[in-house]
Amino acid sequence: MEVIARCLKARLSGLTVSAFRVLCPAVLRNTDIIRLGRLKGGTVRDVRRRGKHLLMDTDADGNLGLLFHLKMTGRFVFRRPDQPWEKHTHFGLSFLEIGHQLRYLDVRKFGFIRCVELHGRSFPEELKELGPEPLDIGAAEFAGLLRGRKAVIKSLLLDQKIIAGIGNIYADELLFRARINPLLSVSLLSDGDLERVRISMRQVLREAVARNGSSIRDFTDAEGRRGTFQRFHCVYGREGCPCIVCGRTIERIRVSGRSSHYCPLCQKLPPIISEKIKIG
DNA sequence: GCCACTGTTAGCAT
DNA sequence: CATGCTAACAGTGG
Repeated sequence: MEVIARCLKARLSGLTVSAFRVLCPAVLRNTDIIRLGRLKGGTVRDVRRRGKHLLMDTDADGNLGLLFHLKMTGRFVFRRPDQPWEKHTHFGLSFLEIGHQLRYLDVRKFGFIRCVELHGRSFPEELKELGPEPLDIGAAEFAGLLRGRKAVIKSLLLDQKIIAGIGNIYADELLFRARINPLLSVSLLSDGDLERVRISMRQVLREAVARNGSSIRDFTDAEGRRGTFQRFHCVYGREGCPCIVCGRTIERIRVSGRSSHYCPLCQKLPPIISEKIKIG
């Protein structure tokens, strides 16, 4: 998401919205065509990310913004107006200064687009529930966010109300780097463990962004470029392959409904928990 | 064809 | 409140 936000910011900043087209009204939430129409003539001031949301700031009609969530399969592409509308294209935006349109595609239609009233640089009210950005959290704050909780570490890392922006791939990768089993209850983690998780989180996210993200399947940024971080995944998608550290076979289990990859040797559970899982 | 799986999370049950 | 499960959708691969 960070990569997409940067890409859109670079491409769109300063451009004037000239037209839009809605092919699938269902992806617009709480947003009618009238409200969208107010965007026309506005200038794109910024494109920002908060958690997994993208916000396009404009100066249209009292600072309207477009808020996006791509969920699993949302994508942006730039296409010339004469190019055919590819399958699953739900929305298009044209600009005065460039020939290309920004188009939004989403196979599964889980994602959404919403036109929001902005007040200064604040994010819209509906993002208030999001936890802090992972790269902004210090050691004490991180410990404070997790202290007193009983859930397993991976489900808390994925909980956007606790920390905003960590998805399934990066949760698996950062836990491998921290050598923490995804099933381990946070209540059993030492301060040292937690700090290793926090540092690993920073390292994995920074490196992923530096490599333009993880393009699994056909995912690309808005320029159509693929990220390369997937080449460096240690566990995600490597079920049955040897651990790059110890050679043990990477396993895949289900943790809070999500596929989870880990090395049973590098990310050992305390024996007492292993027993419980075997029995239960 | 059927089943399991998918870069997410809202909404509901416990 | 905190936590866990499922559905929303469409496609892919075994």
